Amino acid sequence: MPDRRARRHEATRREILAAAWQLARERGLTGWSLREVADAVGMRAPSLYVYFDSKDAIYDAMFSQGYQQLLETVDAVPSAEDPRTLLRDVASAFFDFYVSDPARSQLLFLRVIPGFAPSEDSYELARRTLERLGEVLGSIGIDRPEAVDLWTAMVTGLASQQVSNDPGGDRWARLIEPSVDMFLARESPAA
Amino acid sequence: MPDRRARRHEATRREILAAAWQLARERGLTGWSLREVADAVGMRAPSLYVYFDSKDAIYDAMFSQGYQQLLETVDAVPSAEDPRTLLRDVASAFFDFYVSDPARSQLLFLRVIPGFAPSEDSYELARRTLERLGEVLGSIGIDRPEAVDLWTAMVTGLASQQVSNDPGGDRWARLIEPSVDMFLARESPAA
DNA sequence: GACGTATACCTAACAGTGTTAGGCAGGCGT
DNA sequence: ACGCCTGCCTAACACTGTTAGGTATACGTC
Repeated sequence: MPDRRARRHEATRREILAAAWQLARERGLTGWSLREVADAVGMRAPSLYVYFDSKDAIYDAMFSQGYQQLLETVDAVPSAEDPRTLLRDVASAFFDFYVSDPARSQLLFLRVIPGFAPSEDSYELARRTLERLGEVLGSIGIDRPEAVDLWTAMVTGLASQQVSNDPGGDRWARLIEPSVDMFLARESPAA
Repeated sequence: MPDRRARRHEATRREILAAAWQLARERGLTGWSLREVADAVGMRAPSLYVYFDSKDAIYDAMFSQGYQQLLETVDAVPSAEDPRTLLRDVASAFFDFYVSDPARSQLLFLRVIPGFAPSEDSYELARRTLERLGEVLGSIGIDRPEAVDLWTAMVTGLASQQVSNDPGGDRWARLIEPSVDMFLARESPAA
C-alpha cells in the first residue's frame, strides 16, 4: 500500500508541471518565473523547492514529459504496409507534434536554455524515443543511418520553418507530401 | 567633416556589440548580462544606455549585423552555370554560416528570446537577404516558391540537427551533397 | 583661446529573478 | 496519544534589467 503522502506529493508535482507548461505555451519557454508558477498553484515560490530542486529540475521534468508525449505520438501512428502511406503519416504526426507546441519543441529539440542540460534519465528517454522512430522507418526498409538522419533533418526543418516564418499557416505543412515523395524517390526507388 | 563625437559614439557602439557577440558565443544567446558586457568594455552597466535603449535594442543591432553577414556570405558564393555545383556551394555556405555560430543562428532563425521581435528596419534587412537567396536559386531555374521553401527547410534542418545532435562533428554535414542530389532529382530532373 | 553645452560616464536605487535559511503547524505512521 | 516528517510560510541573499540624478570633460562655437 503506497504512502498516501507520496501520492499527494506526486499529484502536486504534476500540478506544478501543468502550470509551467501552460505558462511556457503562453509566454515562451523561458518567459515565466517561479513566482508565477507558484501563484498558479496557490503557493509562494520557495515552496516549489519541496517538489523540485531548481528551475532547471522543472525543465528537466518537462523535457521528460515532452519525450514521453512524443513516444506516444509515434506509437499512435497506424502501421501500414505501403512505405509512402506510413512515411506520410509519421511525418505528419511529427510535424503536428512540433508545430502544436513550439515551446515544447524548443525544449526538446533545440538547446535554448543557457546552462540547462537534461539529466541522464531524461536523455536516455529521449534516446529511446528517437530509436523508436528509427524502428518505425526501418519497418518499411528505411534502415540506413544516413537515411534516417536525412529524414529527421527534413521533417524538423519543415516544422521549424513553419513555426518561425508562418505561424498558424500551412506554407510548409503543404510541403510534407512533396518532401516524402522526394525522399522516397531517393531512398526507395523501387516502390 | 562628420562630427568627431558621432564617430567615436559609433565606434563604441560597435565595441559593445563585439563584446555581446563574444559573450553570446561563449555562454549562449541569452546567457550573459549587461554587467558582463559593461565589464568587457570597461564601463558600468547603466552607461550602456548611452548607446542602446535596452538589452533588446542590443539584440536588435545583433540581429541586423547577423543578417548583414548572411547577405555577404550569400554574395560571396561564386556564380556557376551548373545547377548542382551552385546548389551545393550555396547549401554549404549556408550550412557553415549556421553551424559556425549557433547563438547567431538562434537569434536570426528561431524565436528564442521572450518578448523580443526585430525592429521594422532589421526585419526589412532580413526580408531582403532571404529574397536575395531566392534570386540565387532562381538563377539556376529554381523559382517556384514551393521549391525555395523546400530547399530552405532542408538546409536549415540539416544545419540545426548538426548543431543540436552532433556539435563539432560532421554527421549531417556529410548529408549536404546527397540532399542536393535528392532535391535536384525532383526540382530539375533534366539536369 | 575662453566659454557654454551636450555627451559620456558615474553611483544609488528599484522591482523583479532564482535560491537558501529557518520556523511553524498539522497530518501521518507508529 | 505521541512524535516526527512533510508542506508550507516569511525573510533575505545575490543577481538581473532599468531609471534617476549628478559630475567632469571634450567638443563646437564665438
